[in-house]
Amino acid sequence: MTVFALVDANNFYASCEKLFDPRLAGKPVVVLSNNDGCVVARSAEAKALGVPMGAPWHQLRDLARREGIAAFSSNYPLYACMSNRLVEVLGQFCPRLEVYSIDESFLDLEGFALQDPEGLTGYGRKIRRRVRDWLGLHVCVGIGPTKTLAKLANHCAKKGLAGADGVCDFAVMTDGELTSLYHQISAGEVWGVGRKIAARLEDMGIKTVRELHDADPDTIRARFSVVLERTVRELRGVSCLNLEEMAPAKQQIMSSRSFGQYVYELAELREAVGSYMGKAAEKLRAQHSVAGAVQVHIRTNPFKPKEPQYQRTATVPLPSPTADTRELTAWALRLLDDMYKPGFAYQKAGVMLCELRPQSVVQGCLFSAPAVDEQSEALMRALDAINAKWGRGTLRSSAEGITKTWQMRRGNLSPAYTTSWEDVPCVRAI
DNA sequence: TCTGGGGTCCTAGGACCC
DNA sequence: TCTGGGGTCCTAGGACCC
Repeated sequence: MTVFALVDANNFYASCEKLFDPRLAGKPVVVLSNNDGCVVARSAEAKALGVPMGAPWHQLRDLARREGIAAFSSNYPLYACMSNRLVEVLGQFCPRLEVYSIDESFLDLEGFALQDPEGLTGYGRKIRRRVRDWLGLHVCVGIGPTKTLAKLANHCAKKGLAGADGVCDFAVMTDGELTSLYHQISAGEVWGVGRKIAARLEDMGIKTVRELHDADPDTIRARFSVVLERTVRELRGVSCLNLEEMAPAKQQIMSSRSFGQYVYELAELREAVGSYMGKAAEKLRAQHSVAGAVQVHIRTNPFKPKEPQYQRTATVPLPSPTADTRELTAWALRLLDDMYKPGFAYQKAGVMLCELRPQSVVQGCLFSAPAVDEQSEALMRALDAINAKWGRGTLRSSAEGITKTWQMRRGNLSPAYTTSWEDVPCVRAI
């Protein structure tokens, strides 16, 4: 019998911001998306004020002033560092662990019931306590026989359903208790059921988790897909989704950003595309892959339908796959030059590396130089090593430019408390 | 003034093959 | 009344997740 736990940090980004600034205790805090665009995380106090997830920040300015909401630009180095610490702590409780997102991990707890006199529920409480004591973060733990049920249990733990206090263990609940619990939760809360599918299910008379649980898997497969069929089976306790301890190599790598201000000139777009490619290529090499195709996209602001609109996406297959920033950048800029049209206010650009494959199994090309270019590989290794030691962008391609007027806005960035010596918090006796 | 970024998987439909 | 059957590959689009 499989047993999974899902451990999920509460209000993760907002909690990270609060951790290192005691003045924020008890205050509403929100974290904004790139470019300070919209709200991506809210503290409990901000949620209580009714700040919706995903709301454009400029629409909330008045409320924020009135209520004293503190807003932060996304500080990913800080969140990533805290995330790594969280995973480290969780790893002490369970070696079989899947890092599902920056603030969520699945644990395979099969065979762990004897680790605590109170069984897995007690083990879950122990996990919560240690994360709180060691990191200052609050997590909820959901336990169930499948990943989908562990996710659902985690939802119950967060909402305090079924008397849960941060830990919700479906395994210790009776069928009757589960049935009445499932009756209270709408189907849209289930992992894998988004807005569209929830609406279609409702048309079929399926509104609650209970009703989805009771639905006929074959009918669900016929009307939706094999994915939703698996969800139904998982709700019934049949484990269809395995723990993925090793993250599989990415099949595509994207890097794109909205600009801090509109961009009109080709020269500036070239800098942006060059920079994004620098970042994407670095990620590509980090997973020891090469790319077989390059895609570039540019667009104006779709939220301004009255302004002239233009958007293009173009892809080029490469003669031979590569991970060399110079080569990838050259192809990307060629695409950009072809699709650029003057006279538009560009708002966003991006690059995507596709047809990724392991560096070790590259197919040579009959007509060009050998696929493995040792000079290029050595150069890229040196580039990555220098940037790893001295910081990203220390050594970069000249295509990235110097001034970067198009860079995103980050008006209220908190210090890199845990990743930069200059920003380490100081405690002073008064 | 102002609206994120980065992924995955599945399906449908068309082209083409024997 | 009755228009073959079975496959692959590719692309676009849609849905989901955090």
